[in-house]
Amino acid sequence: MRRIADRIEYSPTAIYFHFRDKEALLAELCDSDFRAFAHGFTLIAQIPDPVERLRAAGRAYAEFGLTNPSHYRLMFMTPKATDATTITKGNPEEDAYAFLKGIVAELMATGRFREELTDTDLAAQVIWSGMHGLVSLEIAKCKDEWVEWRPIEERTATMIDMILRGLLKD
Amino acid sequence: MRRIADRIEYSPTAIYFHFRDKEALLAELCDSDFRAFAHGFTLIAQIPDPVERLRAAGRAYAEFGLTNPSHYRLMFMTPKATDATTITKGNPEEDAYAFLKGIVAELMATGRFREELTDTDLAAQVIWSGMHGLVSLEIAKCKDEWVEWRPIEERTATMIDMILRGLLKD
DNA sequence: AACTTAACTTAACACTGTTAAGTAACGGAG
DNA sequence: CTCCGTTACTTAACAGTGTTAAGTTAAGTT
Repeated sequence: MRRIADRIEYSPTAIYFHFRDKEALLAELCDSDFRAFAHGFTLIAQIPDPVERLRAAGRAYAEFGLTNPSHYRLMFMTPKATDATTITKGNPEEDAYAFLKGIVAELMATGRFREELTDTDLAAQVIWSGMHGLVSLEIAKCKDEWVEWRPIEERTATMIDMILRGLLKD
Repeated sequence: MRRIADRIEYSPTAIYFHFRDKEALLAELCDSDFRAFAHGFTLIAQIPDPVERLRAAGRAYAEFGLTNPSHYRLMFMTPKATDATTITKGNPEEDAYAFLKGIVAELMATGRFREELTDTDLAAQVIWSGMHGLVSLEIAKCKDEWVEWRPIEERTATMIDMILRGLLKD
């Protein structure tokens, strides 16, 4: 907070006139990050084939997280209240989860998913988890020499392939 | 540190006689957690079928993370130096990653993986990422009402199925 | 008996987020 | 034109971090 105050050339206390506390400030930051993030999917939304759209979304997700690690951390790697958000839930242009769910629903409606998979939320959550694991592990443990990490691009490609082959019909 | 000092009934400074700083203390905690975690796989190691062994390992991984969220956080969700570890790298009884890699290698040797997958590290890392995504998202965002979360058991089962169908031959 | 080392303690420092109290500037209402 | 309340701040301080400098006490060792 003090460093923010320095940067904006106000006293630390001035911030508390605009935000209840640090968490509220971060939550609003998260909010705008999330909106910008979802907005980045508009181009991808125009890809006609839903499978290719899912592939592109996965790549975009990974790229966002890896180029904005501290934003990603704030958004997905720390518990933070999202109840005060201004994002209209369910709108794919603002809500990235809704965007993913939309693709999943389209794939499910056209019978591309395996028979046993009928729950769009469940499928979307597992897909998200896969991509999130990739990104968050890279952010938290890329410096760790314990594991001989393969290039993140290679891991991303393998993850996306695994997700598609694992969930869709052959 | 002060709270630890209270609990052990010493002054906060006393801790600094035994650990360089807070990070070093946490790192040692991580170390013993990691060893205990890997040790828990010994029972699973006796499952003869490598596919069933991988399934069981995945379930055990998720269970560990979900029953010890703060340990899991410390171990896998925050960057922390592991160079001062006392775990012998590569020993499956101490090193959980080596255990996973062992299963992958066995599956690969018996030609169970898809043709294009020949890198044990790459495969192990993607499998780990999938399970880690599941656990870490649950830990960080389970309270988040934005998403209508499906039960974690259901997500775990679907993730493990996805991993196996996504990486192995039919 | 003197010296060294290990295992502490107290007191303080620098750094967090946060708040209580005070102060200018502005914009109507009487 | 003055009074008054709101808005947007400031300074000073508080309580909480991790951490360290300096001093103390007990146990060996020579």
